Parts: sequence; structure tokens; C-alpha cells
Amino acid sequence: MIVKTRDLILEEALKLFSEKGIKETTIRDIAKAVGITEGAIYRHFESKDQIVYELFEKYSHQLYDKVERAIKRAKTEEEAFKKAVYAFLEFAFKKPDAFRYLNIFHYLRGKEVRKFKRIPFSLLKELVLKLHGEGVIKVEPEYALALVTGTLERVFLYKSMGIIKGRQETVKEKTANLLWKSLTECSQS
Amino acid sequence: MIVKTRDLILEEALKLFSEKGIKETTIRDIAKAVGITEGAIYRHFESKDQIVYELFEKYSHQLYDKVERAIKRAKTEEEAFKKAVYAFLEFAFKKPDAFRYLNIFHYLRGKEVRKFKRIPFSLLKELVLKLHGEGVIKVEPEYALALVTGTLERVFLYKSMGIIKGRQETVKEKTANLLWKSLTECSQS
Amino acid sequence: MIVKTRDLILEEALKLFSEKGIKETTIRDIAKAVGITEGAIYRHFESKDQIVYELFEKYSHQLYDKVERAIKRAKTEEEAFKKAVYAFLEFAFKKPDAFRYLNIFHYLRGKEVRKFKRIPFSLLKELVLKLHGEGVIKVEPEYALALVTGTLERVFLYKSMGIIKGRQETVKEKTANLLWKSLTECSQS
Amino acid sequence: MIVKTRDLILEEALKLFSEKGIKETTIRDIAKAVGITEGAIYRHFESKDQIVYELFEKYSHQLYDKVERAIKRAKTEEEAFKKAVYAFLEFAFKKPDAFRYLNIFHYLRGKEVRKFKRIPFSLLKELVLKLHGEGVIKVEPEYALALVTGTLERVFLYKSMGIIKGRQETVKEKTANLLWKSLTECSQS
DNA sequence: CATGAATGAGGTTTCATTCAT
DNA sequence: TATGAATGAAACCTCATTCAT
Repeated sequence: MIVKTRDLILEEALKLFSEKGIKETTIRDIAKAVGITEGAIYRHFESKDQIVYELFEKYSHQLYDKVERAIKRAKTEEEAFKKAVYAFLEFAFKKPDAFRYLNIFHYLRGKEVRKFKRIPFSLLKELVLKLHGEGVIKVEPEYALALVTGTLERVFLYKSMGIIKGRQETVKEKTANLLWKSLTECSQS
Repeated sequence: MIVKTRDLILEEALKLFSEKGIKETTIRDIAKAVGITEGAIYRHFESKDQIVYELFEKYSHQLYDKVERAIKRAKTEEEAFKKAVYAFLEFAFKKPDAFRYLNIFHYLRGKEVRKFKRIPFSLLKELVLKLHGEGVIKVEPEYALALVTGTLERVFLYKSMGIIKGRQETVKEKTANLLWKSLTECSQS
Repeated sequence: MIVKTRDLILEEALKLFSEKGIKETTIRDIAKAVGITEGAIYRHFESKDQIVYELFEKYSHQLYDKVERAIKRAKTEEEAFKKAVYAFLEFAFKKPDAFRYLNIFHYLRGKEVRKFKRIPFSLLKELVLKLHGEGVIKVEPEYALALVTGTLERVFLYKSMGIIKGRQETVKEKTANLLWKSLTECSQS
Repeated sequence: MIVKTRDLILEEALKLFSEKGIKETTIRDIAKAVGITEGAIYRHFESKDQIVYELFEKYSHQLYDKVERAIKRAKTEEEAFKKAVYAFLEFAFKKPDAFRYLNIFHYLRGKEVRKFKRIPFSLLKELVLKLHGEGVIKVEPEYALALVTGTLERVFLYKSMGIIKGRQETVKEKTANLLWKSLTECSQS
């Protein structure tokens, strides 16, 4: 399988960005990782920022599509929610660099996120709002959202740090159950 | 009231770091914000890194002490947990820059966190472990921790972004209740 | 003949270091002398110190090899000694900047000299010790060494200041004779 | 005995200059060594350069006077020469920092030396010229001078490095004898 | 006399980007 | 497409010197 330089650049940039941070990674670092020289990068990308944006868009879309499909396929609301959680964690476990990168990007360049469409977060938001509208989720939707997104991020983090152990499948299930029950069984009076 | 330059530097650095990121903030930015020249910074700090570390240590300790006191004063376990949550959010609302900075530091320089003592996170960890050991929290402690820390961070984030509305007191209460119920009422089968 | 930038940098740095001193010479000075910008220097050298060390090593080795060859080729002890003196002065006259630089480096960063191998001084030391062991040199070897190295340095200095005049060949001969006679004919009672 | 701040500054500056070099020593280093602050230095000296010059002048004069007296007191020419050598080494052993500093200054700011009067070197020069004129020294005076000054510097250096051992008195005598014999007994044909 | 904060110029180094080859 | 030297702006930091106190 022939891998194109352009994709290699994206791949190595992702690794480095997620490890060291965006500003902390230089074009030279990326070039060295790919095995080319600095100038060559500019044959494929106009600027470092373009790499940064393209990576965000690429993986943002991937995750969005994955989650969207998961929700659409589900037959019940509970299934939709849990499948969405599964999709998030599955993505995170399969592409930890990408997931970490999405979080870093959000954290440091949050304001620029609006430029992009198909943000995974918005899918969760819609889902939670819908479930709340239907009375399935009793917790106020803003809090529900905070609970879900915050927990997802941390579960991934703790899993990759070794704090949370166990098989990925198990972690996904446990997290989905925990979140579902938290949102549906608990009244937030 | 005379404000010392040293403190002004820390103050402005905190603001800028939490807004733009650490690497993204230059010594010149800080100097300009304070109203002095770059060289003057170095009369008060040996390096940019020293500012970075000192800020983390300072606010890490503040939050730690606040949470510790909250836990110690409580009479029941439920009170201890909720007061701890209160303390976190109270700190976050009063010093949003500091809270945001602590999170940024954790995210980007997580490996260096070990150098520091009195990390607020460790207090939460102890508390959750204890409550789990006593059977009060039924959720596995690692997941409980992920749920608590993740939600806390997001609630703060959504509040500061205007997604979550309402008085701070209300937000604190609602979050504490939500978390307590999630951990105690829900069985994570 | 294409001259490479890297060599040009070394060349100009040597000139400047030997004229003004190491610390007194800035990267900008060197860049200007070469006709490039400061940043360009760092494509060829990691730091100013690397230039400093590389220059020392380069010329230290050159001189060492020259002296070593001179000694090895000689048939008698007198010839060995005189040829060594010749080699020193020949090098000093041909590459006065380099010779001056070696002295400056020794003077100011003497402690770092140990890191390097093939120090010309050590050859002289061995030679003098050997000649003393064989009874050819009557003067105590430490004093002999002081006399030889000190005189060599000064002869070069006075020649380049115009205090000592005459053809280089003559200076070399006169110095060699003077030193040989001083060490062999004079009893140091 | 009350030591004045001004003298303390000179004293500590001398130590530091001779240890680390002139440019390498900062006003702050000196101030710290004295136990005062940077600003205070400027109560006593107009600039760093003034300290540099004053130190050179001070010790240059001291050595000059010492050597001059030694020469004047002598009854024979041999005594004059040897006493001059004694004076040099005595000064060097008693005030190694000062002697080292004089050499550093010569090395790095040789061109500025002309501004100063009573340079010890000139006394040696006169003496050697006179002795040569009288036929006592057979070696050409320029070479003689190189031999004497070079050897003196190196003997001091090797003594302070521990290469040359023995009591100071012995070193002085041996050096004086060696130099005298080298210059008078050896014909430099 | 002394302090020590501040300045301002200049030092070393980094790095995204360009460009001749 | 790729190279890698070079640019130029800007980063961090140093330090002689000044100055209000």
C-alpha cells in the first residue's frame, strides 16, 4: 500500500501535536518524523495552521459521522444514547492521538471551533435536548451535557493513564451504563 | 494599597496564560500588560518557567486548602462530598482564570504535575476511595472520579461560556446534588 | 572553488575570536563577516559554544599532528626537539589567528581543555620528559616545559607585534637554537 | 581596621575577573561578592570599565615599583636581573589574582595597554637592552625578552596549577638561575 | 551612601516561511 | 516533488546603567 506524503505529514503532525502540543511542535519536528525536509511540507500545505485546521476538521468529521451513524441506527432512545457513548469511546480508544488532539484544540483554540461544522459536541447536545424534551432525561440538559462530555473525556484520560483498567469493551459498557443511569434515574432536585 | 510588581506580573500572566495558553503568551505580552519592560520581569522571576510553576503551585495550593478545609469541617459523608464540590466550584467561579489555568497546566504539562504536592485532585481521589470503601458510593471509584472531575470542569466551562445559566449558588447546589445522586443512587451494573 | 558557508563561518569566527576575544564576539559579528543573517548560523552550528569548541578541536588537532609528525621523522633527539619547535612556530606563523585562538582558549577556558584529546602541549611534555630521562636536558622538566612553551608563545607574539623582526625561517631557527641550548647547556643548580 | 567599600569592590572584582574573565563577570556578581547592591557600585565607580582600568593601573604600578626598586637596589648586573625575576614571581605568588589579571588584560585588551605608564614589561625591556648593550647577555634582546617574560608567566601558571612544585623561594631561585644562565651562558648562533 | 526596581540595548536562539537548485 | 540554505521576525534572556526612594 502506497502511503502518500501528504497523509504521512498529517499522521506525524497528529502524533506530535497530541504529545507535545501544537505550538510546541515545529515544522522541523514534523518533517523529521516523516523523513523529509522542511521545505517539502510546503508542497503539501500552505502553512502550519492549515495542518492544524485540517487535522481538526478531519477527525472532527470522522467522530461526528461515527456518532451520527450510531444514533441513527439505534431503535430505542436508550440505545441511541449508549451507542453514542460507545462511538465516542471507541473512537478515543482506536485513535487516542486524534481524540486527544480534538480536546487540545478545543481547549486552546476554542473560539475558532465555531468556524467548523459537524462538531461532535453538537450531536450530543441535540440528543440530550431531545431526550430531555421527551422526559427521558430528568436532569437539566445543560448539566446533562456537562456530565456526559466531561465524563467521557476523563474516562478516556484515566484509561490512557492506566488509572482505569480493564478491557476497552468493558470500559465502554460501564461508562455508558453509568451515564445513562445518572441521567435517567436521578432526579436533580 | 500598594500592589507589588511581582504580584502584578503573576496576575497578568495568569490572565494571559488562561486566555491564550502558556506557550502562546510571551514575556513581552506579560510585560506590556503590567506596564513594564521585558527585562524588568527578570528582576522578579528567573525565567518564564518559574512564573508558570509558581502560578500552578500557588493556585493548586489555594484550591487544595479550600477543599481540605471543606471536607474536614463536614459532619456527614454526604456533607463532605458536597462541600468539596462546592469548594471546587466556588474557587472556579471566584477565580476563573486560575481554575482554567490549573486545567490547562494539567492538560499540557501533566507529566510535570508529579513534582508538586497538594494536588486538589488527590483530595477528591481519597474522598471517593473512602466513600467507596464504606459502601456509600456504589460506582467503581475510578469511574466515580472520572465522573466527578470531568463534570466539575465542564460545569465551570459551560457556565463561563454561558451555556449553563443561573446564580452561582444554584449551579453549585445543582451540581453537587447531581453528582451525589449519580454516585450513590445509581448502581453501575 | 566553492567555499561552503560552514567553513566560512568557522573562518570568520576564528578571526574575530582571536582579535576581540570569544565573549566579545557576537553571533551577529560573525554573521555580518560571513555576509549572512544570524539565524543562518544555526543551520550549521547548534550554538555559539559549538563553534568555539569545534575551532579549538580543529586547530588543536592540526597543530598536534604537525608536531607529532615532526618528532617522529627526526633521527636524533636534538633534531626532534628542534623540529617540534619549528612545527609550533611554523603553524603560528602560517595560521596566526588559530595559534592566538588556541592560546586564548587555554587562558580563559583552561578547565575545559581536559575534555579534548591530542593537545599539542602534551606532546611537548612527553618529549621534554623523555629528554630529561635520558639526561639530555639537565633542567628540571617542569621548568624546561615552562621555558619552552612560554618562550614559544612570546616569540610568536613579539613577531606578530613587530618587536621581533626578521624572516620567519630565521626566527624559527634562532628560537630553536636558543631553547635547545638553554635546556642542554645550562645546569640549573 | 576599617575596610572601605571602594577597596572591597576592587578586591572582589579582581578575584572574579581573574577567575572568570572580565566580560564574564557582571556588576551584579561583584556587588553580591561585596555584599552590596548593584546601584551602590556606581557610588564608587563611574562604570565597569573604570574598575577594569583602575585595577590594571593599580597592580601594574605595584609590580612596576616593586621591580624598579629591586633593580635599583642591586649592586651587580646579575643581581639586578635576578632580583627583578624575584620581584615578578614574588608578586605573582603573593597576589596571584592580580598577576593573572594583568596577563588577562594584556591578552584581551593589549591595544589599550599603551595608554598606561609604568608597565612592568618596559622595565624588563630596559634591563635586557642594557645588559645586552654591555655584552652580558649574548642572546639578541628581543629573544631574551621573549624568553624571560614567557617563562615567568608559565612558571607562575604551572606553579598555580600544581605542575611545578616546591617552596616559593625555591621556585624563584631556580627560575632566576635558569633564566640568567640561559641568557648569559648560551650563545645563540 | 545604599537600595533595588526599572530601562533599553543587545545577546543567543528559535522557527515559520521562502527560494534557488 | 524535494532539498536545505537562508531570511526575518520574534522569542527568551542578560546586563550595564539610571533613578526614585
